[in-house]
Amino acid sequence: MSSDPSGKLSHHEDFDDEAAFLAAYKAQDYPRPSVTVDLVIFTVLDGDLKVLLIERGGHPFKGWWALPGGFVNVGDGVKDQGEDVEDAAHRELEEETHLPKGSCHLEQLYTFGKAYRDPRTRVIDVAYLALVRPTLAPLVTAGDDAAATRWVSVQTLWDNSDTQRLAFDHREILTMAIERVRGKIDYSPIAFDLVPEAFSVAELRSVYEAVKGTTYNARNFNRRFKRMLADGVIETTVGHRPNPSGGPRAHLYQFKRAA
Amino acid sequence: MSSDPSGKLSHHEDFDDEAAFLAAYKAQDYPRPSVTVDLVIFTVLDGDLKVLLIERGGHPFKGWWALPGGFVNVGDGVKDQGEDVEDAAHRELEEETHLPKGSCHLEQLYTFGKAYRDPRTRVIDVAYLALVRPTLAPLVTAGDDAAATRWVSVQTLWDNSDTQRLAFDHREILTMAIERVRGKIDYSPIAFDLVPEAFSVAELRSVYEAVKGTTYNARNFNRRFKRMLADGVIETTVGHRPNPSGGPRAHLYQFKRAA
DNA sequence: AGAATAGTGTCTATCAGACACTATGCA
DNA sequence: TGCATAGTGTCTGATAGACACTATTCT
Repeated sequence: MSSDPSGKLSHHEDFDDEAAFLAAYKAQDYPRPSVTVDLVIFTVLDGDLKVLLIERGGHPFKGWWALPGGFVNVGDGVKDQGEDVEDAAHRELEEETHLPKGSCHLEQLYTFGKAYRDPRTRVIDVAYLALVRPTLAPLVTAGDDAAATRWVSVQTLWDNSDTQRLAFDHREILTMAIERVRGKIDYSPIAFDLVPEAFSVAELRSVYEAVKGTTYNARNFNRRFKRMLADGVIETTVGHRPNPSGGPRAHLYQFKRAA
Repeated sequence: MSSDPSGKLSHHEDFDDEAAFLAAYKAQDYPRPSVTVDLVIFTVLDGDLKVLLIERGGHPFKGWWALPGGFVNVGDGVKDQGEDVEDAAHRELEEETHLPKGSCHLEQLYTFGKAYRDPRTRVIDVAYLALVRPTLAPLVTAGDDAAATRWVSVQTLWDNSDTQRLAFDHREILTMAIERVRGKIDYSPIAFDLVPEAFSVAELRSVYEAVKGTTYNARNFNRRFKRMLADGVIETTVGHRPNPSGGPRAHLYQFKRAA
């Protein structure tokens, strides 16, 4: 438990017995599964929810689209237990996007553990959900494994039934990621991770509309926005957003991390 | 992908290549982690949220309280990939409670994958959340591994700082389970899995109060209840609940599964 | 000037919080 | 009869939906 700051072991009465036990402990002879992390990386570009997909270069599912991901490093499992699963997700996120560390929201989504979900061997996959600001999205470059990387519109993916061309159970993972972000946008500040650092009311509304797939009444959205402003969730910032089609320029705001 | 009903493989162009690849595939030589499932099993008894804990009989954390759980059977990993992680959770739930199959709500909670969370070897734990009706809770008997099993009040667990006596990272898991059920009770019908099949308005309210740790205005709760009745979420059923302190007997209702 | 967008006034329906109230059935 | 509980009437404030409206700035 060296990674546990609470130091529970030191509270244990018969620590000596336990130490002796640990020394004698032999890793189970049970077969073990491989464990991977997969990433559902979303952004919103042009009012459209997009997901980062790679084209698989090798078997199985060669040439199919897939979510980026990789194996969790578990060290030798005894003296070196390797990296936290969450750290593996962070690592893969950086490797796939080459974006600066900590610039994206990342959270665990769900663990997909069906037998035979990978035809090669037993693989249990911990899926993560990442959100990339539209200002960062164009900077994303292909991962180190040189596979083709592409921002794909979720809408057109479904319209063209291209989800049938997603490798493994990645269609199911993507579906759950969409549900997660749709549900969570209503009661948590994840929308602020899908707009530029400084954003206008309309830009924030556009994110809500892209994610939920519905239109929002502009009047009511402005009211909710004002309330967040009054509650200190967001604050005004300098500058204006130029209006491409003529008209007043929109004020800019930013999310207030420390409420 | 034999467990995948969509038959994706048959859509694959170069299936023969893939079959050949699969035949030649050799399981990775990377070390692999053990994968376990742990269960946070809740019930509400006497207006109190309770969790099922076992007392550990062996090292490590011998004599400490812990969440019930066990290893996921992954077969030999190639020809036999073993059981789904979710099936493992169902199996453990039955083994620990001896309750009839399908009598409890069960959902995945979160995957705990920190290195060194188990001092013996690298263990990645998929935690599940289960809800047991108060009518079934007294029927729960100790698991096959003969460890002492007990319904422990979450409130008194925290009041007495007994959470420090929870093995591994089970305090963290329990905390997340409480947050999950507290958050989810507002927008999903999980409360109906914590009352008898036939329940009164006050009984349902008592579950909300036990889970959220606050009191609910009876008038407003009745109104929400009436709305659910009108929406067909619940329906009236026969019988009344006798009033222990004299007074009118409460009507009984039941959750309408097929809306 | 015309057009598209930013942002506001305001009416209405819905729902939560709060308080008072009636009805019931056992001691 | 007393009393704790089941269940209702109703006022008030907060919020969402809808529609009309003014203000701004580029072409």
